[in-house]
Amino acid sequence: MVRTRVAPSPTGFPHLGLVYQALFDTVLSRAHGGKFLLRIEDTDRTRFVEGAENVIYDTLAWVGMMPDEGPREGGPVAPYRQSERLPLYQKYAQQLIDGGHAYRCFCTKERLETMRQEQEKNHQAPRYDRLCRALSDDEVKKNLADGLSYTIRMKMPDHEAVVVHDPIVGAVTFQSDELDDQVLLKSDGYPTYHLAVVVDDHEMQITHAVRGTEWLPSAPKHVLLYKYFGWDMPVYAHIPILLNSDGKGKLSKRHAHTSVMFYKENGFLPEAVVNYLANIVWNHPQGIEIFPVMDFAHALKLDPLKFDIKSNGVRFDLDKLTWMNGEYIRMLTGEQLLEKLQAFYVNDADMQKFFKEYEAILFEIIALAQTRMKTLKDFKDLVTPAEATFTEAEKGLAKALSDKFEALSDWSKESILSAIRELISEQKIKGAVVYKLMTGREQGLPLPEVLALLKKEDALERLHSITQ
RNA sequence: GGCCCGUUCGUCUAGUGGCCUAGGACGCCUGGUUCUCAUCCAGGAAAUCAGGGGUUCAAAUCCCCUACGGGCUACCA
Repeated sequence: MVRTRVAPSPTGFPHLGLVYQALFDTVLSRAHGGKFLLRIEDTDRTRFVEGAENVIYDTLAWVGMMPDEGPREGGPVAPYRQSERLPLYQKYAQQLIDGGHAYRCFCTKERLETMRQEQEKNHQAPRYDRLCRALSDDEVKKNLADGLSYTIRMKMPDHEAVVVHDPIVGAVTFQSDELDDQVLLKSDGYPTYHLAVVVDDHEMQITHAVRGTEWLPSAPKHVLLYKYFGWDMPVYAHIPILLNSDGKGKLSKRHAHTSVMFYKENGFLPEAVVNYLANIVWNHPQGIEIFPVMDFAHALKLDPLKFDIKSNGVRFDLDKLTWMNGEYIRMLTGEQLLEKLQAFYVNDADMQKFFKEYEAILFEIIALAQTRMKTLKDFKDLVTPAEATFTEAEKGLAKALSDKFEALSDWSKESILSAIRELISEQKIKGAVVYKLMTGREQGLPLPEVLALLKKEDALERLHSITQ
């Protein structure tokens, strides 16, 4: 049974990376009839943001990646918030101490800080000097009796080669001598990521854990912990980091398009966002770029284990995503597009009024707009006139066009088009000018089609408003 | 500084020793269709495959070195 998990921290910011990771998890679990869980990693109380869990759920709901088990859904391995699992981590930390793989450290933050500064000054690798590792049982007992605050640190072995097996980069060997005596349990009783992830992935029977490559350097610590606990280690897949579009650093908050909300608010379709994410790390065997999300399962082979995706960071190219979004919009049926537009503009009073007023011709309008939209947000500009000022010459043209429209015996696409053509050739103007007269914009939905859908009086009224 | 991972058009990439005078996609440019703008169609510019050494009849592809980029190096995840 495949069990995957996404484990965000509730820090209030719905990062695109959450969707990116959940993509792997959901595809993997769905392809193998497994389960996808949400675990809230709220062990850093200084960064905790109230309500952030709701934002995480909103984000997952938007991209259609709701968990099978999680804090809201419940499940057989509850609770799903780490803050509610504290006794578990404490128990296992004690187990490590008893097994000789961890120890209590009574060093103050001040001592650690000055030590680190000293090391940096001497160009040494900053790391704990293992002072408390040498404490005798009696000394530990005395410190505990004195009520000294402590952390529990992992006892790194000497001269041991630790191999991390990753389905993307293969086997990576680390030397244990390079590893710091990592803090596993903080002085506030909360675990650090390293203890929590190992305990929870085991307790929750996770089979495949996907995380960013920024975790690869700490993976050997996790390998050792699994070994010390005597547990089978899940597959840890380290996926390439999303880089800023300038290639400098991880996709960060500084860039507006890091937030999932940016895409939702700017009229992107979640399917396109997800497709784009899959596409930048993987190439479809058929060479296509637009593909259903489940095709991505072909990249994640379990037997033999090999994630056939790229291994180094990718720049996030908003231009290409925008193009892809346009492609997705064009694939929609009229009904689907209308539904999405109405949902997108649900809080826009002007647009709600528009939908109501033109209800009878909405499908025709949408069909005309569909090839002209890259995002749902583009729709409003296409169907809403813009403010414009007109020159005397343009006012004259408005009068001329108005006269031509008046003279038409029938009000059809064909007759309107011929009237516009006549005006263009007689006045030697560009078609864009006619668009400006009618909509205030120099481009837009095809005029003969749109005007034919409306009443002749509406068109004349518009032109008269210009000439006055 | 140390340890990991990586390096093909501006960007995402194809490429697993000969089919590569390096293919595709986005973006950009030109033309066609046309009432505008898009869509669609046709075409174009754009990578001496990071650099240097090997190995080989043959290297973008294998090996080594260098450079560069990214990640990590917290009682943050």
